[in-house]
Amino acid sequence: MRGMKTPREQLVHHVQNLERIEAERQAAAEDFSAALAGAKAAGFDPGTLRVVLRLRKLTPGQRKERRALEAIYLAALGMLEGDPLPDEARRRLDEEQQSRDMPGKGLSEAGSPPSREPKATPAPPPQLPMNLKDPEDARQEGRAAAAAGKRIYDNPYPAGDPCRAAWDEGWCEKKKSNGMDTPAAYQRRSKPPEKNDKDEKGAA
Amino acid sequence: MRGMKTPREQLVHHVQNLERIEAERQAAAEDFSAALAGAKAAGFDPGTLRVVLRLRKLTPGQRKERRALEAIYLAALGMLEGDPLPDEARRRLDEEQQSRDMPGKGLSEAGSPPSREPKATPAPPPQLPMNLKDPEDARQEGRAAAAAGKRIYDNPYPAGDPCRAAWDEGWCEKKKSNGMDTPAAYQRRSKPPEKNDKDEKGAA
Amino acid sequence: MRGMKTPREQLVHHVQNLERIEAERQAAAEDFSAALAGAKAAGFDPGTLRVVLRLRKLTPGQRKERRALEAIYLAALGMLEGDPLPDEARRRLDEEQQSRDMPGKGLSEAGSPPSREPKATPAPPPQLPMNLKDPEDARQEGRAAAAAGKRIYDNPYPAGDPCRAAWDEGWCEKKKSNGMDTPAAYQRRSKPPEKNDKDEKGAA
Amino acid sequence: MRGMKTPREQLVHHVQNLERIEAERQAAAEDFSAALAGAKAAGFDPGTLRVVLRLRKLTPGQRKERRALEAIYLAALGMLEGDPLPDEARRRLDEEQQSRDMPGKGLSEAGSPPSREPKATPAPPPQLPMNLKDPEDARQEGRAAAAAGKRIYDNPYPAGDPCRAAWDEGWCEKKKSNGMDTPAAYQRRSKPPEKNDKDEKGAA
DNA sequence: AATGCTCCAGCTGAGC
DNA sequence: GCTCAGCTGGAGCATT
Repeated sequence: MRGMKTPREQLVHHVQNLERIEAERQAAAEDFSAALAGAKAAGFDPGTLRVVLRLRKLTPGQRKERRALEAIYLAALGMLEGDPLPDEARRRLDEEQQSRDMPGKGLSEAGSPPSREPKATPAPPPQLPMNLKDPEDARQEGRAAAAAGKRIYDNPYPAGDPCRAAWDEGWCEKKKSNGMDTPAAYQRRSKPPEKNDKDEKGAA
Repeated sequence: MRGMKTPREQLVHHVQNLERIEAERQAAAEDFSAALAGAKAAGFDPGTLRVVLRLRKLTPGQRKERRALEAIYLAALGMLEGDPLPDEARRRLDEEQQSRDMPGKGLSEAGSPPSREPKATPAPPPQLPMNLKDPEDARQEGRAAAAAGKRIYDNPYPAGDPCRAAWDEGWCEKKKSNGMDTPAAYQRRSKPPEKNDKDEKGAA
Repeated sequence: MRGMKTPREQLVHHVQNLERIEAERQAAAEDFSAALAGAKAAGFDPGTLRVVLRLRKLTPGQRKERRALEAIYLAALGMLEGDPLPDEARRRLDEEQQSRDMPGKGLSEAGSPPSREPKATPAPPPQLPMNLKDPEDARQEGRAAAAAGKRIYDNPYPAGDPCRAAWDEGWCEKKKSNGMDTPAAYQRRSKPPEKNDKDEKGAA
Repeated sequence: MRGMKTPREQLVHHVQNLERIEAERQAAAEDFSAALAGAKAAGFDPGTLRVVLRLRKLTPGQRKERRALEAIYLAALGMLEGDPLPDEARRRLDEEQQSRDMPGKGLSEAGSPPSREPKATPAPPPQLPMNLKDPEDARQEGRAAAAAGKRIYDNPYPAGDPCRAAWDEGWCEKKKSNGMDTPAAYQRRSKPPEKNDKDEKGAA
């Protein structure tokens, strides 16, 4: 009869049970380490793999939000370092501004993209397809655009151009607050959608 | 004379010393938590702030490498989700391919950017400056470009176009190995530059 | 006016603030490590010092309870290894049994300590003051005592005698449950006394 | 052929592999948590169980050393709180002293155990079998004994007597250093015996 | 001296 | 909402 077991017998049973299960757990942990070491031996970076695995546990919406927030913060600190804001970040920043502008009027003719064309880039052998413009000029243009009420979408520089990120940073630097005391674009919003089983991971 | 102290006196001294210093450490930790809570109260996301603080401890080169590796891995997994590869990632991917093509000959006329112009986006009200093309088509184009030996720089889609990321992903998907058993673009390279005091952080 | 600061300026301020405070925190952490290294250099064991520091953060009552629980569990598993139960552990074990016996009557003449005397140990040069008895016999005696309803206090062996711990283990092994389904002696009871500032540490 | 896989295919494979193994790891971790919760539901203390599990991973020798070191440190800090030193701690403390005394001569007539008998304890209802002596007196006696070159084994008080621990503390407090600058009794010595498979755990 | 390993403080995500 | 266990990153340590 089980209920008659002395506390000591119960304890021994639980301890043995725990030891067995913990051994399994440790074995599983070692399997994981081994797999990671295998990936490393194949030339992949373990740290980046960990990051990727963590990201894959999130929903695409959560992933986008995180990247957007991170980029917005980095832009505000002047640390974009050549990479333009992701689209989600632009959407957030613009959304906030729109909510400010909306009551009055729609934002008029936004950015007639200046006559800069991506231009040739006929044979950019090892370099990036960059133009000759100084990114600092682009940063100043971004500041001016923000001061003039232009939207973050009005960045005229093409992809791959360091000026694009510099313009973004300049815009973020000068953009006025929308009057709200809390900068909505800097906050998290999305909630993990109630943990249903149908997983919506990124494709593999 | 100090050397005459008994072991017990030494121990008591060390323990008292450690307790005092640990109290200071804990006070400092609480200060940090308080500062973070203050930032949170001001509307900023604590998690993102931690990420930013960690990134700021790195050199710009290290930051770029991390972002590039992460993007390359995500691209390979089809998880770019609308954001194109950072330039550093393109440089890495192309560098590797170049080292393969180099022995034979330079890669001929790269990508005459097809006649898609960014065009229009005259008043992109709340949407991104996107075109009407299906990103899946762009992904297929990227695959074809990789199969044809095109370079990652030959992505014809402009910034802010979801097709740009899709093309990148397709290219990464089909790109052949350069024959080396270790995918150089997937590995870390840079070393922290010997820990000198002159810090080269991003601007604040 | 402070409220007019743009979100970006707020962010920059918070980040700088956090970086400064985190530098202080790290400095404090390094001070602690240095102090611990100093203690180690003086011949003290860092791991044990950490344990001691943690124990000193507890109230004496909490310390006793922890040690008692740990000893009770180890006794039940036969891992006392020569050290008898602490008094607090005896009190717990006896208290539980008393609550069982109480309804009927007081426990009669407990253990007439058998005529074992510590036996002089006139000059136990490097050994412990142990007797010649086999601890296994003592363990069996403990089992018999528990079966006979003896109390844990009735252990007849003196301090420093391995038989004392063996008797305790035997007693724990055979002791019947008090009928309650939850072994009260195996559970925590005390609460940290509401965290008031007047600290009641052990003496230093 | 496997070697022909593109880096991307390798990465996908590794990531899927890692995700699968990590799922197993997490499942194992949940099993463990469930088992611990079961033990808790049965009335056992999870924290103490964790401590016990960790101790059971050590060899008996390592366990003894840890307990001895901890007790020695606590004794030096006056935190024994009623529990006397474990035998291993006495052995260490005495061993050190012996090595000091050895060159000259063996320690003469050690402790003629004074005529204190455990004193019946005929029916110690809920109290411990304590005597009427003030532990502070015993502490002072311990100090005097240490000053007089007595050994730690010479503690005259019986098990279960608070005076026993007090005498130990007093002895530790006054004991002179053996002249060596490093207190050997305060240091770790034993090495985990080379990690052979034949496990020598405590009995279960 | 460099490298791998082991351990610990701190952060993250769940559970009450 | 808070606590708390698991995990990660980094530092210290031993080893070659």
